[in-house]
Amino acid sequence: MTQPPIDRLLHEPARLTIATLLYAVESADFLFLLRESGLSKGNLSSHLSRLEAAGYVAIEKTYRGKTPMTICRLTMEGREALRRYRDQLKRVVAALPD
Amino acid sequence: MTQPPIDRLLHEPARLTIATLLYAVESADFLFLLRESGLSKGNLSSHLSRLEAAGYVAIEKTYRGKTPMTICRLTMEGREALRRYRDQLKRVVAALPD
DNA sequence: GAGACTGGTTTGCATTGCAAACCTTACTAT
DNA sequence: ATAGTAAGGTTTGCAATGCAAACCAGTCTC
Repeated sequence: MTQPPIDRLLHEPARLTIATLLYAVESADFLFLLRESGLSKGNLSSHLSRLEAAGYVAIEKTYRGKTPMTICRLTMEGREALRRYRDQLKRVVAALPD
Repeated sequence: MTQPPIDRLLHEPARLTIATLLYAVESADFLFLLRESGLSKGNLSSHLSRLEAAGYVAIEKTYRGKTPMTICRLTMEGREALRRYRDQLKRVVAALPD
């Protein structure tokens, strides 16, 4: 056996959750992700930043009326990465006993 | 969506590799794990310690002739944990798109 | 304008993963 | 004897992480 390749960025459950949520939609705002992910605000914010730094997520800050709104989308790269991770994970599961 | 339960100890690829290797056998020594896992010695040593601290692995230090030998086994708890993790991972994969 | 709320970001900190450096014992050569 | 090397691991040092508490800017209410 050897170490299987795995995308460590998406291997973190919190970020996988975010990516999966974003995969299903064209875009989502911070509060939607906050509700759906169950993460704390700080956590969500920092994981989003990391996904953005990796080019997986695009973040746009705008306003809904007078209150700020952060809109997040999964980039093409992010979508491909999620599919790749899914395949990597499938291989990991397949290599597990039983 | 909410955060799925996942065993963080086994979620680390290095430790999952170790556990999987040990699952297949009754016991294995350090050098076997070293070769098969592809981990560095230091890494293998510290991950084994963490698995031992969690009760997943039992470690016995003995001698092969005159040279020290570290024998590792997956405990029943460790075996159950690995099966549980496999099931958790299956659910994660199933929840992923496509 | 004091206080509270909204929508986030930053800070502080304990935990991690990693490999380089180290340790101990045994063997070998000089 | 002693210097050097190898085997079998463990410990150390450090950068990177995950997390939530604390913070901040703008808005609304009283």
